Amino acid sequence: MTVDGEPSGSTTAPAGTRRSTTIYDVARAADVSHQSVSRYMRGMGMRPGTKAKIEKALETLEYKPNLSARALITGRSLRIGALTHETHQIGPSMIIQGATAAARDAGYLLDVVALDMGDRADINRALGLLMQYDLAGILAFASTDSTRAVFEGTDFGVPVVLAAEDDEPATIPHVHTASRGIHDLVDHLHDLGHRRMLHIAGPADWSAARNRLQAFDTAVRAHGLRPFGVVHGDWSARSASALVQHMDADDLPTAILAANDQMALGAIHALRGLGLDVPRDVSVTGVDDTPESPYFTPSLTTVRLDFRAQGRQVLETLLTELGVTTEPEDRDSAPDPPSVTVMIRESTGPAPRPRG
Amino acid sequence: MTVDGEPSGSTTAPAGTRRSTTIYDVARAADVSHQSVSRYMRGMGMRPGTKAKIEKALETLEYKPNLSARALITGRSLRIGALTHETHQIGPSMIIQGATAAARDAGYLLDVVALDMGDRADINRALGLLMQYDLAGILAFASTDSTRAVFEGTDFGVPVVLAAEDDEPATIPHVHTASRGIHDLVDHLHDLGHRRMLHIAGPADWSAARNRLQAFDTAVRAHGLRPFGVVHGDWSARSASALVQHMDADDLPTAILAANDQMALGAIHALRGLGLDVPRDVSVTGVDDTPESPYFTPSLTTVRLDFRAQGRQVLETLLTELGVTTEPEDRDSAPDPPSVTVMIRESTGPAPRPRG
DNA sequence: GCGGCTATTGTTATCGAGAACAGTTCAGAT
DNA sequence: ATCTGAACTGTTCTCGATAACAATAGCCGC
Repeated sequence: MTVDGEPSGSTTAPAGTRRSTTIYDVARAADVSHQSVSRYMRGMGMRPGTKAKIEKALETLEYKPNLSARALITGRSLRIGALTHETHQIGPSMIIQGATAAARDAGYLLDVVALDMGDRADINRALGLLMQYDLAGILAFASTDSTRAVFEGTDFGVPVVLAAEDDEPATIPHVHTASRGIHDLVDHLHDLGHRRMLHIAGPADWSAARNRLQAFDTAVRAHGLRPFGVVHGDWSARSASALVQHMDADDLPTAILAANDQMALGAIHALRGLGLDVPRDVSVTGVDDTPESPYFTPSLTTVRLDFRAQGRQVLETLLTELGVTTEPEDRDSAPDPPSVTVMIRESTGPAPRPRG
Repeated sequence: MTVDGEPSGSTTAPAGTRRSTTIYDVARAADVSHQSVSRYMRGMGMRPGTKAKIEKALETLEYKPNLSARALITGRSLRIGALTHETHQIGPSMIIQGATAAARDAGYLLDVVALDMGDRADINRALGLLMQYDLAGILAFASTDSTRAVFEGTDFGVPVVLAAEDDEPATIPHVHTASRGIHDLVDHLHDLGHRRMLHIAGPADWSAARNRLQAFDTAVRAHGLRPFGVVHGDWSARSASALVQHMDADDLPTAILAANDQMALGAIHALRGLGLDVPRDVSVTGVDDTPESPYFTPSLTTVRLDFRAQGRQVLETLLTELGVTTEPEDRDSAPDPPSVTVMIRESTGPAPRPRG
């Protein structure tokens, strides 16, 4: 690690001058009023002569606007707060990346604040800090009902976009995507002859978990079947492994659809512990397609979701809310729904012939 | 997803009042000067009578300080910018969590800005945005030499702590930790009879990769051996898998030490593709201990690092740099080095007897 | 009960930008 | 050449906090 101390002043400015150059400095150098400089910065029309003077002065002084001052007077800012959690999961992480990129494109800075969603006090402390700054808006990735309640119960004073999957599947594209993926997986397994399908769902208070469960249920029934069963994990490999370990050995499913790749991994691990082979005895699928999934043993059949596009879309929703027009281009109707691709790998195979 | 529009005013304030309450509002309500309110907020001494008046007024008005205004006049702020990348990796993600918590404890807000380190233009754009805000300091998690150069070459005007592992192992604790872990792994493998050890290193321009490689080399030579070989991956399972696939089948190592768990996973996958069993034919180890590693097939022997503690330490370094005293407590000497634990699982076993 | 101090409190200036309004300039019409 | 109005430019005020300084109030001893 390296620690850089306070850098010395630039070569042009006298050493020790800490405060950066302001529009007044520029105005003096250009021999115009500070207001003209301000107007120039905002791209307002002006006579070529003054424009040239200002530009010349700007070149010398390397002026950087002070956004605190601007925010103070305008009451608006170009910062967007993003509240999220579980950042080491591929989904949240990629969604944030997409949102960050989209924000940058629109000239906004996305502040990511990672919260410990289990700790209500922590959430409130972070929100308290955050709200004191001028934020243009807030993006809350509230995946669970309880955190969602926190956001809905708080008056932030600025537009808030709560990015959680809704239970009503009507609202937004990316709900459909995960659901569509689950449908495709069920179809795939059905084609392979599977009729006894178990779903390892996420925690019941996660809307994403409910949606995936719902999709599973619908898809299975669409084939005239009934779900073999549903159990709830906590998204972790550990939880799924424990659940599978305690299954009734005399009454096993032929296929397990886990709600994410980690739980699929845990399921495979536990099945192996039970002396069962994947996919010969039981097929297993996940959702997310983490970069590691192709290298699992066996490699995992799963659904690839376009998280980045989701993040972008959520951010654009907020921008619309803020009255920022993002798309001067064609895009006449609704944005493309993010893509879903079923990745068929080694963890799924033909259903074993019924015993007996 | 749900979109909340601009919330209506609270019940106490007249609807439509957008601007929040200021110290002037409080001062008027308490019948004191705004300066007294400011003093109260800063915890300065005052007569009990005025103090009581102010507290009473504060209760009614739910005043929140405007930190932009404060930053404008003081030139200081309570924001720390954290520049990072690869946030979906367990390491960076946990380090950020630790830093966030430490910052919160000290009353600071940590703004996490995720950068695409491959895209120089993106970095500069993000830095440009960030620097316009009043930041108390910047934490740059610059893992590669080139990004490090970017940070070192930029005058941020505020203290910057570059948190990258140094090549000189003298500077900082957490360098030692990963290295110590590698040493322990090598010892473990040596005890099992392994003499032909291959290291799958990270990219050569990552200081972390160089350190781990260096540790591997030292540890192997400490046993009077020579490294069987070193190859460089890019931290991904894919890269390690490709490297292992192209090994000379007639001249294989008995153990592979990958510089992280993902690459270990890729190595295992490729070995299996070559018809080799792990750990019977080849032992494999990783570094990081991701939550999934115990559920790999076979479960992975690896090193658990305390990333959270690392993040906390780096942030405290910055706080010290800022002149903030964080530890009123005992802690007389240097902080405890973050812990390292070797997690021995199924992927390592006795070295196979030499063929022939 | 009155100087002399110190501890509190109040008043005005300040940070760096934009808003509001007033004062110029300049082109085209008369 | 003069008027008119739009386009530009400059002055002053404002945002919400702290800094610097001035003005009190209370406390002490004589």
